[in-house]
Amino acid sequence: MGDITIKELAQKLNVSIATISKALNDSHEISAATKEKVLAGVRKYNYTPNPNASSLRKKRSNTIAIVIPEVADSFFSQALKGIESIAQNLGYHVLIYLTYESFYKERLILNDIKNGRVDGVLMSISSETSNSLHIKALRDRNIPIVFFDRVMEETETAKVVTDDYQSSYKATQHLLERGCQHIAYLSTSKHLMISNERKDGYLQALKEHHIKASKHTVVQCSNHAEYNFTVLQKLLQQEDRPDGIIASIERLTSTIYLVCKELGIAIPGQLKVITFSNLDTAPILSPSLTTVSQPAFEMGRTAASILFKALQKKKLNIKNEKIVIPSVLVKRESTN
Amino acid sequence: MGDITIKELAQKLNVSIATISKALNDSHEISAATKEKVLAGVRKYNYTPNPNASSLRKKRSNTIAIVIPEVADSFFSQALKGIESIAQNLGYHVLIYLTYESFYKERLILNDIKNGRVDGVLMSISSETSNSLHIKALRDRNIPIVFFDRVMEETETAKVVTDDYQSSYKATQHLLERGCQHIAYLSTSKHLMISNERKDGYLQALKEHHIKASKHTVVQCSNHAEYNFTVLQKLLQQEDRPDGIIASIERLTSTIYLVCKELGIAIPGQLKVITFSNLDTAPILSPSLTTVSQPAFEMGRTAASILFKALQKKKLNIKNEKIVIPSVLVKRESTN
DNA sequence: GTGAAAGCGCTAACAC
DNA sequence: GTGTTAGCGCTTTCAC
Repeated sequence: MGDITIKELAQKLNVSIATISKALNDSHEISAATKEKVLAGVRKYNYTPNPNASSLRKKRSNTIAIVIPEVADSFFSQALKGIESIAQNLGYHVLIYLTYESFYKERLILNDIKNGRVDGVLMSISSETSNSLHIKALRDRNIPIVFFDRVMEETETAKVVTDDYQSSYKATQHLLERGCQHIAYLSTSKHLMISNERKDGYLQALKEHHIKASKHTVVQCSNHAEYNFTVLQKLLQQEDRPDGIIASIERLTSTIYLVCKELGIAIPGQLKVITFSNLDTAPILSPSLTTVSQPAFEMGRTAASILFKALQKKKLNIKNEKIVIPSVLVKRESTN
Repeated sequence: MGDITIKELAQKLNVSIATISKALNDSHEISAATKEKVLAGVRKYNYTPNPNASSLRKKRSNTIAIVIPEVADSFFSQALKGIESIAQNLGYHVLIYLTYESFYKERLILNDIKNGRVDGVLMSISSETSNSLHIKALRDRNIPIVFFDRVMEETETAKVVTDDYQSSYKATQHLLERGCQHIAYLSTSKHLMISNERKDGYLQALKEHHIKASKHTVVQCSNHAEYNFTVLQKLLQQEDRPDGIIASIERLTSTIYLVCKELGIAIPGQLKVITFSNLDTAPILSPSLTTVSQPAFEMGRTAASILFKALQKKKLNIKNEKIVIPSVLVKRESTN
């Protein structure tokens, strides 16, 4: 048994294909009786319209793409959930693409979806991305894009972010209040807005507390666990080692804990730790972890809502605005 | 600037649309010179074929669907990564659908992709799913499906699983060797093969060690954290409470740890814990967690490979076989 | 080796 | 309120 087409269904029901099409799109030109008849036929013969034909003709695919660096990460998997739940409600389909933090892949992906495959894009840029030509190419094709978390500042569209500067400032302040004198900030990308905002919040708090510049320590980490392990080993082995750490990404948590274990550094006794993280195991870590928890699901939902609203209004120029959903500093044992 | 079509490109290059189509599909009927010319034009005018038109005509979409219960879960997010990485290499697109453990949603989703939207499906069934009519409907449309982890036993196709029975047996044995006398098994779904396999492995190990039936404790948990919390509270408050726990799903880990904290039960002193889990925070939990680690990424990769191989051969009847990729028991402090 | 033309399954404009 | 028909952008015979 293959697919039944609109033509075959029309023959069986003794109506024209136009009538079926209109009935299914709930056109008001069709009588209630006919609609009922068509619907019954659809059920009986198990008819589903071919989306390729429909998309080709309508010039809309009812599909969006979500382009993110990674998915095995609590922030992105939760955000994805927020997006998918809304898409499912509205009858949209979701294509997922992972960039693995590669600008090259990101470019290939956007190029691959620029022609009719999707109606819109939700995106969090890779840590390598610093130029937006590939994004412009999408918008030139009238494909709206909404950023979440890692945004492209220069692109004029909606950006759903959290209060990175503020929450990093507060996190730093929390460590200072706990008596830290030498706080290190672990960064990853130099390009990413969020990374820089977090760094700036950190630096601002230090300045306000008159921490001298020699105790401003920004450590550049990478995407490779082994490399990061070595870097942190070095950091925590030095004479003048930090007594507090703010990690700008979740993935660093394990590395920090493991290095401390290896070097016999007690958390929080000798080192207090805060991570930007959505790990739901944070409360049961050893010690439980103080986190800056980002509203991942909510950010996903919000970004998706904005995009879908624009798509449904065919208003493809999305207002250039920043929607800020605050993060929460959850204090736990690692900063006691 | 809108999309450039094959027709427009043909005019600019002074060739027919057929020539362009053939050149792009690398047909041998086209001369090298013409191919070069077409490719140059494609680059110059930034032409991308419209996938809807192409799919409609070719009757293949170069797209697969992945249908899973959940994504904010280390097993599924890692499996998704395995799948996506292969798909990206082969030029396939990946639609993601979450069932949220609902059979109803699962049915709607499969119904929605049965007509030309996808060439194949990778799936892990919901915990509610016990009948396979919706899956049969897909296969009647010649859409191949490969299961991974949570398989539909009765459907004749490839199934990529881990050695659930064996690994649960080993986990139980490990607890017995550690001196546990009363081991509880935390189950979720009654329908899921994996759940029953794991339960059977557990029971078999108990039998072989002549543990009397009153110490065989299978606890039915749910998808709701609050409910599970109550159930575990009750379990661990009873006079004759277990001294070992095997949790069949990752999500229960936090609940177990939190209940123990609340009740003042020491892990591993008073209760030893093993979870089927891929948490990469397992080593840094308090105490670090003994896990049955499933080869999630590998399972995703394998399932995807089988599906793509079938698609490329147009051999849509996939051999009914079970590919078993073993899990690993990683011993840590929680069972010391 | 290249081009003309039919047609994939649908929607929308227009006719009745 | 329903039907006829053109055509979305591509691929694939089939001529030449």
